[in-house]
Amino acid sequence: MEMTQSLASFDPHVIERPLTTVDVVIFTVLDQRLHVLLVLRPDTPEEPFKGMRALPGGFVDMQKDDDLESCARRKLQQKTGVRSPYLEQVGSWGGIKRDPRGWSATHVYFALLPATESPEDGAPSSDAKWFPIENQRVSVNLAFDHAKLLEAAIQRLRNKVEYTSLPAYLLPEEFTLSDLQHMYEVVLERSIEKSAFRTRVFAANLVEPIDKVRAGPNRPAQLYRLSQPKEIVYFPRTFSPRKV
Amino acid sequence: MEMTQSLASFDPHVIERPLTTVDVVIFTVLDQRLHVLLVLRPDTPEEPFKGMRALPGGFVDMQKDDDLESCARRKLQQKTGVRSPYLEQVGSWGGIKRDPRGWSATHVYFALLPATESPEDGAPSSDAKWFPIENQRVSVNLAFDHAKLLEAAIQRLRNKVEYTSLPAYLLPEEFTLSDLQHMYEVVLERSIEKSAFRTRVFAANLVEPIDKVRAGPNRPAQLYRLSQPKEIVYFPRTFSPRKV
DNA sequence: TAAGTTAGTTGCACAGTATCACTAATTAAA
DNA sequence: TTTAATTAGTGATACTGTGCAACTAACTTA
Repeated sequence: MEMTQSLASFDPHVIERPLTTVDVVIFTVLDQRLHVLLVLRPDTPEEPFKGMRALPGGFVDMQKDDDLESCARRKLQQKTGVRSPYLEQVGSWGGIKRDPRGWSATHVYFALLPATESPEDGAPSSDAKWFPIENQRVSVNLAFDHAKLLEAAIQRLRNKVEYTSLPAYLLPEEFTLSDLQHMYEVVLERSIEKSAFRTRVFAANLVEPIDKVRAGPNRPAQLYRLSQPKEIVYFPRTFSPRKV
Repeated sequence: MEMTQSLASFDPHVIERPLTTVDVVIFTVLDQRLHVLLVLRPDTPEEPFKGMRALPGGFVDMQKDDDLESCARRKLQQKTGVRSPYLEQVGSWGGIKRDPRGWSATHVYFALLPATESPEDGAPSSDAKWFPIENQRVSVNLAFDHAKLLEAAIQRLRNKVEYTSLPAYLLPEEFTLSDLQHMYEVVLERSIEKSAFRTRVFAANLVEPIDKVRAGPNRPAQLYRLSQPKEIVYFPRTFSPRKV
């Protein structure tokens, strides 16, 4: 059926619509390294990029999903079993070229999971696996334009970590200041001055001490929790002068 | 035609797809105030929100538009005639509730126009008009969820102006430092220290002097242009300590 | 020539981080 | 039971960039 542009714009029922998906970049820190969860594309003739790795995601379900964010949360729980991690939209990418099945648009979110809640092998979804990130990349080839999406998510995460408390969401409820500092160092891939770090964290009232310490083979460390567990804290400056 | 979810996810040709639009928040500074370009919704029975004001935008055209950004640029040129202003994605919003015609998703961009390129009345699109922004809002009621989208765009702009050179895109090619400072003050809705401003701008190597001054009824001002016209510059700090 | 106005500079205070040297508390080894 | 090793935590000073305020500079108009 042929139609003119002006007609199309007045009848939304016959207007052409792009394929619409949501993809979630799920981060966690394992073995001192940032990792991302990737699933295996189904190995059926109907599906493009068979057998390759991809970001968890898929078509918006207009029955199940009230909005884009709940669609992202649904996909996140399918793959990890985790209900309410930190979740933030990165942006959207759409065009004629990114999916061989036609014009498509995807809405990309990123999530931060504490390592303790990261699914092990045999967890909720067994086609999902953690891949370490090195140099803004992952070592396998990704389906669609997911390499680009992943890179954008990493970029956003890194940028924001410079001046916010985001890495706290990579930790369990109780943690030491060294734990927290370590999350920053892993995400930023550089070391941070201990003294300046502590001053900054206390000045921002990011954490409060709890009545516990963590013992070990050396001096025990004070345990802390977030002062406002649901809110991101913004620092007045980035960690070191931002490289332009 | 009824179909199961699992079938649907394997046949993209029969999968249900949301209505997909792109909306553009076009900013300029007129009369010492930040303004947004708003269009009139068509006054036909088929269209929702008849006669109300809305952000310029509309359905993605899968024939004309290679990707989302070129769709945004097309709509921008339709309404303003301007070809290549600063353009940045704000994010995407989608859900069952935002359009009476059904599940829809919109991709929101914002653009910055120099006042000199702002269309006057009788310009390219005469249904478009500039509205001043006060308190993160505009004085008229907007169609759809456009008030929310506009607020998000303003928020993004304000935030980013604190630590980038974005306001430079609101000026013509040649400008004085007072002009530039004034753009910051208008967008941030607060005054900025002249001396600190100049130091910061020079330290970031944002501008370079040209061989001209602007005369007037008082001391002539040195004219400048951007050192790297196509790149945003990031400052090491926000202007005043960020209010948390 | 003086007043008014905007452009541009200088010097000091202050905030927040970098740097580095120090002290503290525990375990394991000597 | 002392000592070394290790990680936790503190303190003192320097440096960077902005806030603030007072100053000088260049032009027009009365």
